[in-house]
Amino acid sequence: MGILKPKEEEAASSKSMEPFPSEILFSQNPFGTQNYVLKGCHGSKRLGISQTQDHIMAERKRREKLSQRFIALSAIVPGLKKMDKASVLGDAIKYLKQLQEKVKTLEEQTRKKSMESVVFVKKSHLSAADNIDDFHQPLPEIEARFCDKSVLVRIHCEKRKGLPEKIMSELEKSHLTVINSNTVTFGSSALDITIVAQMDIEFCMTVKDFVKKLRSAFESLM
Amino acid sequence: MGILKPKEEEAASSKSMEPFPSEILFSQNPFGTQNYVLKGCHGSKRLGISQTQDHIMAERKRREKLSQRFIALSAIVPGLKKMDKASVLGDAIKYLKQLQEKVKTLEEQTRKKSMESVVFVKKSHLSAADNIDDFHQPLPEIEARFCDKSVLVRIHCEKRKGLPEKIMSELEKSHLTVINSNTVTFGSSALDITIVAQMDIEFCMTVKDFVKKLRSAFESLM
DNA sequence: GGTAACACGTGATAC
DNA sequence: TGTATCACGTGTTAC
Repeated sequence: MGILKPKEEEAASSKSMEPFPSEILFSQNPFGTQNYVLKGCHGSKRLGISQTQDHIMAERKRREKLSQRFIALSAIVPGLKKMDKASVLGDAIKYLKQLQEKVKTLEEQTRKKSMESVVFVKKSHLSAADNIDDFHQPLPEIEARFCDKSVLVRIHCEKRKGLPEKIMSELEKSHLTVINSNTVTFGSSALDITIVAQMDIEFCMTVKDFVKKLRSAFESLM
Repeated sequence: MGILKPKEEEAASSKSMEPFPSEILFSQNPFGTQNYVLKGCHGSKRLGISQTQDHIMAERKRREKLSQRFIALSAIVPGLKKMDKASVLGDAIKYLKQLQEKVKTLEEQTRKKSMESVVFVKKSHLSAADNIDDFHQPLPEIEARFCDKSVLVRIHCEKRKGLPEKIMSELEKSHLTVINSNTVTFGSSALDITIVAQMDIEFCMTVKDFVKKLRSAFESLM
């Protein structure tokens, strides 16, 4: 094992009550006493016999507890080569830092991934999705597709005053000329907009940037 | 601090070379000797003075290293209330297990999330996707959402003769009454249709089934 | 043989 | 007051 090495047990029959390695008995035993006297005259306050025993036992218990923790720790730290306490602690520390870093990375990654998913769902509402929760995701959903210089924009969002104008001005800012637009209310508070536009010849942008632009415009409006 | 409590320093001026608490000097010092003799006659092999000093120093170094590790460990384990060694170890163990579990969960989650993303991309045409291949996914895209008895249908498909009639008849078969419909051509061969309809009062179906029905109707047409 | 790690008993200290 | 924790020196074992 290496860590738990309960010494030699001194061939002691009963571990519970024969607490001391033989030499210590001199102190405990009120007969030898030279050693006792020496220490006594040193100025220290000595304890009674039973109290000393209690103290020893308590210390043993404490040590045992610590040893158990060390064993438990070494059990869950993978790749331990050396099993001595210092190495266990050191490797545990390294492993812990490593895990923390990993969690951090994974959480960030997951966060981004779920962001992307939301964007996906926002961008394209999945009617045939198995998950019914998809219907309760935050609006607006903005979707755009390019075909040469034509642009098809679909927006599904909350009904709100001044929104069509905002969208149109945003399209103008993006150098788009509206060919056809259709706005339909759906339910009590939903708005569904379909727009076909033409992109100015000299102007060029990616679909992604365009959607981003529209989205930020929406955010500033909310 | 709690952990690092380098005792009382014994008012020792130079820590480096005055290694022993006073009473130990008896053993080291070859004059008192009763204590010495007692221990000597016990059968132990005694060490030389310098070796004993080395031993003591080595042990000190070891203890110091352990203490440092303990401090380092307690520094990276969050939410430590008690700072004694056993608690530090125990909490570190709990924290470590907790972290391992978290990593496991997160890794699984990340794996699933990326799967979902792929499904999303396959199911729904992503206009703003970075991947240009998304534009070549099989049409049609059919999307529907319900709000009480209202239905919003969006279809993006290939331009094809007799398609609007087919859709309308399909809606009728699904007991839907068209309130508003907007059909727009996009590019040279794409068709974008937006329909708002009302579901007959006595009739009820899920969005999923509805989309399935529409989709199968499209397939029979192709 | 020397380096290193360990458990032990012990006095001191903090609450 | 007791209870608990600590650092220390020490003997012992393993490589």
